[in-house]
Amino acid sequence: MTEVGTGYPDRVKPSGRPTIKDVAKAAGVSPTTVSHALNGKGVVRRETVQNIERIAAEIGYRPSAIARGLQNSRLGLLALVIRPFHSLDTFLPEGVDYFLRIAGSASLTAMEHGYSMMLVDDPTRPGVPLSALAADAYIVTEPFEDDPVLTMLTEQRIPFVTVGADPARRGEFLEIDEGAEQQASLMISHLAEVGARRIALVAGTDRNDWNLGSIRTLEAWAAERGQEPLVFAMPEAEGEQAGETIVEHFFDGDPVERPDAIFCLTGRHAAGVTAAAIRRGIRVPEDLLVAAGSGAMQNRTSSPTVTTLDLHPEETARRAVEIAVRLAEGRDLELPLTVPSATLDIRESTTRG
Amino acid sequence: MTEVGTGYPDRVKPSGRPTIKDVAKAAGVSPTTVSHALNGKGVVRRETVQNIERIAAEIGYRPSAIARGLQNSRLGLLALVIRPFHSLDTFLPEGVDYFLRIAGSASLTAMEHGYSMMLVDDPTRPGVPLSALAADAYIVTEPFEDDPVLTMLTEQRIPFVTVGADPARRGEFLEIDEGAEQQASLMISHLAEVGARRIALVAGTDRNDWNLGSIRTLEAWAAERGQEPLVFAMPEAEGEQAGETIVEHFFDGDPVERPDAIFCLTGRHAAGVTAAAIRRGIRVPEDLLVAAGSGAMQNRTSSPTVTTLDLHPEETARRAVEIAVRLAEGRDLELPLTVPSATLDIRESTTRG
DNA sequence: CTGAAAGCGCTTACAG
DNA sequence: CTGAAAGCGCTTACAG
Repeated sequence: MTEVGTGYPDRVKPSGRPTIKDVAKAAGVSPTTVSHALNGKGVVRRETVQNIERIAAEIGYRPSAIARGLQNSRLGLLALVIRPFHSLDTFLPEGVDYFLRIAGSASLTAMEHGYSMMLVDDPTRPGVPLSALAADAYIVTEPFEDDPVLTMLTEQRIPFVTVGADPARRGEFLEIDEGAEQQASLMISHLAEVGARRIALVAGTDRNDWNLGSIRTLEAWAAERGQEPLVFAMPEAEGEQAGETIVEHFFDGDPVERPDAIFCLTGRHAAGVTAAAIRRGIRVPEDLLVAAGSGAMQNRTSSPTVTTLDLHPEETARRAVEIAVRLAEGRDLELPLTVPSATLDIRESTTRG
Repeated sequence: MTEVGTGYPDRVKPSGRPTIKDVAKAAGVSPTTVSHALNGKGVVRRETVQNIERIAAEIGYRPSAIARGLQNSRLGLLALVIRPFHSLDTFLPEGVDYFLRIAGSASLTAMEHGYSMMLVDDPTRPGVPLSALAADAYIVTEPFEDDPVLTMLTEQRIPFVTVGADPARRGEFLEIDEGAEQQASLMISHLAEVGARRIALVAGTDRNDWNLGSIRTLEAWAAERGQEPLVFAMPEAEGEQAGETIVEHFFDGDPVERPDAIFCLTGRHAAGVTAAAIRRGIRVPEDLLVAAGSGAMQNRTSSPTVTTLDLHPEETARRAVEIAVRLAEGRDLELPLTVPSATLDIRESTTRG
């Protein structure tokens, strides 16, 4: 026994986790056999397998994900890149629901498929941890126009799926998305149905498909009616604070240009607009219809409650993860790249009489 | 050039990412030198370094986090274990804010320190991905009594810090926490100050310190006054639905036992209680004070708005990550294990006159 | 049925 | 200043 090694016959070495060698030594077999036994590969005698399993359990052996990952360069790790992370100011209690719901659902779905889920902000920033690039596949939500993250993942040949399209490269990548235009149309039709003639759109400032597509849709709608489109862009992070500015913008100008409906893409803007309008004596929904493109919690509890789109983020995240898992495993997709359609949650702010 | 290898002099091999060998070959040096040059270790001539850097950039080389992790068994990965993940029903729009705010803040703080952050549900469940155990250090929020996760991490010698104590093993592990008792006292004192004589506590059903410590505190408070404590446990996931049941429980019984204040640990329960009380003609705050231990969004927008504790989850997460990073790097803690104190957000539900 | 050897992509003494 | 060798903890042909 002059062998170099742990030198601890029946015990693991004093520091660090037990390795496959420790198990092999304790069981009096080779590492190869341990590997075979524990993974059900090759042919190993029943008794040997059972003995090895017992000993492995005894000494608390767990294979290292890292070492195993080195073989197939797969860690069993997925990454969710929430592009508008910083724009969101996520950490205020008013934080936009949508992405948090995505993150929660994605994490759980990943676990169900035997993957862990990493939350990544921007893997192209200088100084990102190497681990931020170590996932087997990526999900990128709401990519920006010509998004460098997508470019980089492509260059590195790391598989990914996008939730929402890169507005400048639609169709170039694997994307799941209902399409912002479709979603915006749903709300605009609803507003028109309940009487709106002059709909203003309040978008965010990120150059993603959600903002750009919605703006295009509103512009088209206005053009059909020979109107100048009423569009206002406001940073997402402003939250409810933005309400005052938005209302001022639309109501302090020329009276003929005043909207009779304001469609805010983010729920927090809509909440702010409703409050600001009421403070000015503008009644909602009597004088002004208000709606939001993505529900925030306060839209359900404010007075009046505010009509929103439900984008079904949990379901979308679930699909995205299923796709990412297939990409990670190099399997065929065989999946329709469909996503649940947005639905309307009609509330007081667009219900007259 | 009959050498075995990539065989692509100036190019990387057709599939897979370029490795250090590809760079070495293209630069006409050894892998060792590439490693030295790119990591600033050893002594390499300036020109050689620059040449290697240029070539590495050209072929898009990035070191593999996995291979590097194998040396020091560190991936640059932290894990956040949100224990009550399932109890929370996180994915409804009413989802408890607290943990989502923790997750967001933790992810960002991790990135700032050069780490990625993984969201893990329960790493002790059979069939969890290996990667769920591959983090360099863990943060476990609100562990249960005798929490198996803590036991397992200890056995595996994986460093971790706890947010909130394991109620059965207080002080045995590294924990940061203001202490549920202190937090509950803050709210109970406030309620007493504004006139409550008979305070009921609605706790959750998870056996964590937050629930157990709060119950103890209320019991002590009642005992001091020679009262039977009014305590009711309700699954966290019931959310606002629970309001009706809770109000029934306290108001359909013996009149002398009716509370004049209800302190719900979760914001959603408080929202439900407020609504249910009002439906019964019980006025809030005139007849009944209502407060929540952890703010949910709807408490700020409901009518009446509901008084809550602000636990400052972002700041807490930040501290937890800083500690986890030090643990991961085997550095001295040198940090006070303090955490921001809870503060009161006093709102209409406890403001009389 | 079992094990020695090579290799995954790096890093780190160590020798030249 | 540079590189050959060993090793991190596994798996996977392959030989016995």
